[in-house]
Amino acid sequence: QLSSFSMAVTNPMLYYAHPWMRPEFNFEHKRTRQTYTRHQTLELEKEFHYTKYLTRRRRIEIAHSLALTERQIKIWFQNRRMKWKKENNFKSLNDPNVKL
Amino acid sequence: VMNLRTRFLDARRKRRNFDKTTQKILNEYFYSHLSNPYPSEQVKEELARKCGVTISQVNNWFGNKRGRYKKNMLKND
DNA sequence: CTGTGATTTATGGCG
DNA sequence: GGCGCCATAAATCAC
Repeated sequence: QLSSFSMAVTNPMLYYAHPWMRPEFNFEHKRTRQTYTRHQTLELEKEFHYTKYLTRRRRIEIAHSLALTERQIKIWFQNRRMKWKKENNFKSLNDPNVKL
Repeated sequence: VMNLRTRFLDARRKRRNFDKTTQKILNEYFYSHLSNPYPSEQVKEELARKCGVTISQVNNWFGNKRGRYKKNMLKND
């Protein structure tokens, strides 16, 4: 018997009142997220401290040394830049009324 | 696991639950816009102001709410 | 243990 | 035409 999840993927409109409630991926290959090791994160942070933007060549080197794909490295730096921006933007007076 | 590195920088450590008023305001918006619970940037600012929280916190709240609401639907239909 | 706010991986759209 | 930004999803973390 099919679970409600996979049924929903087969017939989204039948099981979901609104489009946003529909799962992004189907049941068999549901999205998973790899958590990076402490070493990987540490090395990436070290590199980020050195440069916010990676050259193609450097990206390949890091990918190999950390056993991650080029895509993962690229995305990690993008996410890290967003985080950096968030940290440093909110430092500079954007909040009208935020307690502590 | 790997919590030694971020032990002093992680805002998760000093997390506090939102008060009742904040919960009420956010939930009211969410459930009255169930067909599309994605507030515009302007509405987010408004909600943040009314709740006395940051824009990021509003974003976090809606992200968590949508995900958990969806997950709950899946669990019991 | 559960709940919840915050953070970490990962996707897709658009410029 | 891949690359960065952005909003967001989903998993995970920390309390």
